[in-house]
Amino acid sequence: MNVGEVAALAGVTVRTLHHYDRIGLLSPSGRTAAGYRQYSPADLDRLHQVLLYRELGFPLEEVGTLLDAPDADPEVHLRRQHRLLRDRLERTQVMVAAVEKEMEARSMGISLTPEERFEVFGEHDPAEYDAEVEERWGETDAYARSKQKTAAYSKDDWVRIKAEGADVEARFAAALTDGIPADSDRAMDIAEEHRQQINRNFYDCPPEMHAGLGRMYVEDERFTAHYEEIAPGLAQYVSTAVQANATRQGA
Amino acid sequence: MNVGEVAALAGVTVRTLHHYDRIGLLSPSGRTAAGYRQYSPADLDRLHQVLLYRELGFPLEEVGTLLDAPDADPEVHLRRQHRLLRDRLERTQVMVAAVEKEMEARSMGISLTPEERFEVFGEHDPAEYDAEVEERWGETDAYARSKQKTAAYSKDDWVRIKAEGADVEARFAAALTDGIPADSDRAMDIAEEHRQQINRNFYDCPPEMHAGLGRMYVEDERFTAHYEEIAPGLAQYVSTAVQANATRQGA
DNA sequence: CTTGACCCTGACGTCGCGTCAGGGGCGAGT
DNA sequence: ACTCGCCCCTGACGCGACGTCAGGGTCAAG
Repeated sequence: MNVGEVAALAGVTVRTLHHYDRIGLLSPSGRTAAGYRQYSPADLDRLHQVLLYRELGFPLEEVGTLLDAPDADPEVHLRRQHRLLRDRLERTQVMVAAVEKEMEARSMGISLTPEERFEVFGEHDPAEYDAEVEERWGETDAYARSKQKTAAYSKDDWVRIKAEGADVEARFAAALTDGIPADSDRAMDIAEEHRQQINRNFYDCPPEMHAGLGRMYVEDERFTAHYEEIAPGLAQYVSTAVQANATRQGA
Repeated sequence: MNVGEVAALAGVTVRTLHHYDRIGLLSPSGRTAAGYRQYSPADLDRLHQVLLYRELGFPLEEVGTLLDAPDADPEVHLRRQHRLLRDRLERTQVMVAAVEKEMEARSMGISLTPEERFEVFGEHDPAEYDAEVEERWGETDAYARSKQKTAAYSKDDWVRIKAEGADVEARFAAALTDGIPADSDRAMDIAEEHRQQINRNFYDCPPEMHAGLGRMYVEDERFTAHYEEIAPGLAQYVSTAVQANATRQGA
């Protein structure tokens, strides 16, 4: 792909890609004889990461060091991005609440103090993330290290994990063919095991997030196909069970 | 207040305030004999608005024109900010979902297409707001005009609105002293009327937002005081009724 | 009457591009 | 073979929103 196509796909300008090339943040993996930039799928992957970090407010130079860090596999980035996005979500919710509070205050004739109104603008530098992350994750580094093993999974580990996953899926399929309702205790128990498996082997997955995944299983054909391949109706079944379990777990 | 204090309060640097002064976005209303900038409470108000719009991604020049528009009273800004913040909330939720989707895809060995991954980065320019707002509000301008009357409320209007508010509050108080439960139909009906009143007279208030206000009535002493002045226990009572009604309305 | 914390006004630097300017490459039609 | 229109290239300057000195005045405390 040449610049124009990539730019259109990613929703950025050609100039931006030129810029990223010149500062060494994202250099296309090839050039044509005429000097045209040629972007590979791997380049697109990297661009995607760049844009995510940029959206999160990181300066481009820091994005580069993050992406070029040798110990940072894609999963590390995904987890970090997930955490930062959730932080942002929280911050935005606080701001929404603040604005609603002020609207209501105005209509009731109450006026707020300056301190109150400015406290929304607390700290939210992405730069502070460095220190923050090392404090937060430094404390729970047992957890961090257990998670970082993901990158170091051996072939045996992967075999075991795949087997675990297949086992849960088989039990879902069995429950389905047995005619057990998807919101029954038995189905929800399997769903909970599914969640724990993700927790152990991949990433932190609270019930709420698990419910989101459940919805995705029927909304996205890719995941639907994965389950329908095992048994027809399984995608919907797993989806329902997972969401029911999330509700049961108090999400 | 002089620059340093304002900067500390608002969480910006002194240089930023200097900058806003020089470009005419926020000039302090006074100077001391020695030339020190003196900020009034009104200046702080304006700074607050500036920072909100800035946070939302508006270029400073546009912030200036927005704030200096003669037909734009504070309520207009609040409504606009509320809308923009909700948009942002939605966008962030979409991005969170996208990252979760990718984490799950990776752990299941599914890979996503580039198109899929980039579609998150759709349009989100604050610049497009201009055109957008005139289209959206142009269509429903009956609604817009009915809302803009807020700024043009006459003294009689205000008297009527205050009376309506007092009426609802009195009926809440009566229900409370009658020993009617706050989550009963009668209390919820009054709550719904409260919501409709806000809708008619002030701003668009869907059930979900109304529930948020309900929580605030007990969390914020300012609002608590307003209700407790009428009858002891009324803040908690209204809060519960409003939230119960929101659930009933399907929030 | 000095010290240290705060204030002032230039003025230049930085980051992430936008925006020309000047020139070459390439497939379609004539 | 030529040209038209669209895409690509490389400088190079501009801009918005400040950061960061430099050089100097102010003000309350000791």
